[in-house]
Amino acid sequence: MANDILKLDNQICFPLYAATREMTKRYRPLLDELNLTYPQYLVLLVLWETDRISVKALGERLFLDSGTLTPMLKRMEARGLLKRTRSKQDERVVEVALTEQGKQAETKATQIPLKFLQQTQLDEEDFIQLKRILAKMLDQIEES
Amino acid sequence: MANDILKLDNQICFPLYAATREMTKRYRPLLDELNLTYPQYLVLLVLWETDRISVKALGERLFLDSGTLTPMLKRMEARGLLKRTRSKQDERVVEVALTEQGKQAETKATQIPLKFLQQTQLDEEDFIQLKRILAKMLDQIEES
DNA sequence: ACCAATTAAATTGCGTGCAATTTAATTGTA
DNA sequence: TACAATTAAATTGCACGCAATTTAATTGGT
Repeated sequence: MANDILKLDNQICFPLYAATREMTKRYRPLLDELNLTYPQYLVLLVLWETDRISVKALGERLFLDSGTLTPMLKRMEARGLLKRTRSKQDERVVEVALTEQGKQAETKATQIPLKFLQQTQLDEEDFIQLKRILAKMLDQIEES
Repeated sequence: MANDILKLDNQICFPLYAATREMTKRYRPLLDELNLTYPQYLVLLVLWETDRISVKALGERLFLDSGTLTPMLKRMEARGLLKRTRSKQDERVVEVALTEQGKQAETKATQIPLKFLQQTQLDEEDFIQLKRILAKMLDQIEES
């Protein structure tokens, strides 16, 4: 090839893309026990921190829009994990809140990050660097 | 919350997941000019390096299986970018090769990584670190 | 108070990803 | 040489992601 700039191994986005999918693949067996997909697990992570949150705020937190969230939240509601309610103050807003079942899932979920980290042999230093760089990237994106 | 281990900001996989999607979002306007999706662009990157490759080998390179690749390659074939041919030596194998149009797209594509890097203000050091850590992660995954 | 502009979700449509299964070809072994 | 085991793609089915549009509610300016 004329110039190496188009070589797969010289791209930054490809390893990011590939690593993300391989990571979520490692989560899958852990999440299967809770009958959750990875994005659904992320929704629960947010709700365990902040129960009762609007779809919009949830979307801002996870960088997802209503086109993704609405059907996903409906599936989670059908499973009895959460409740979707129109806000009384502003009828445009839908608020999401955990059910008892959704709250109880947190206990089980505590095992997941631990088990996950056990099989990820990144040393402490790389782990910290990776988080720092990704956080920087996401900051820049939020600003722009 | 009882323990911080479930906090979204303490997860490593979430920023990876979010950053990947934000990065591909930045590619989109660039790829729109070539009428390509990001995964399709990845397929072309491989083919520009190695024209004529089996679906299996392509999948190993991109960490994708036939369930994803077959319909995607068919769409790309319909667009006239590549040709899918059953191997004569082994009829199970389908080989993918660029058409003239697919080859010519490389010239246009050269602009893409440059334009992309211009809007990604990661400093050199972070960029190198990120690539190194992601490569390490992917190596570990391939081994296991 | 009117009404255009804005905003939040929902909807539509399409392209991935991927597990699981199926189909067809090849290989290894008795 | 049969034929079970393996292998490569294709197929099926479901859950995202996201652009674009629509619907319904609210806000802001006159």
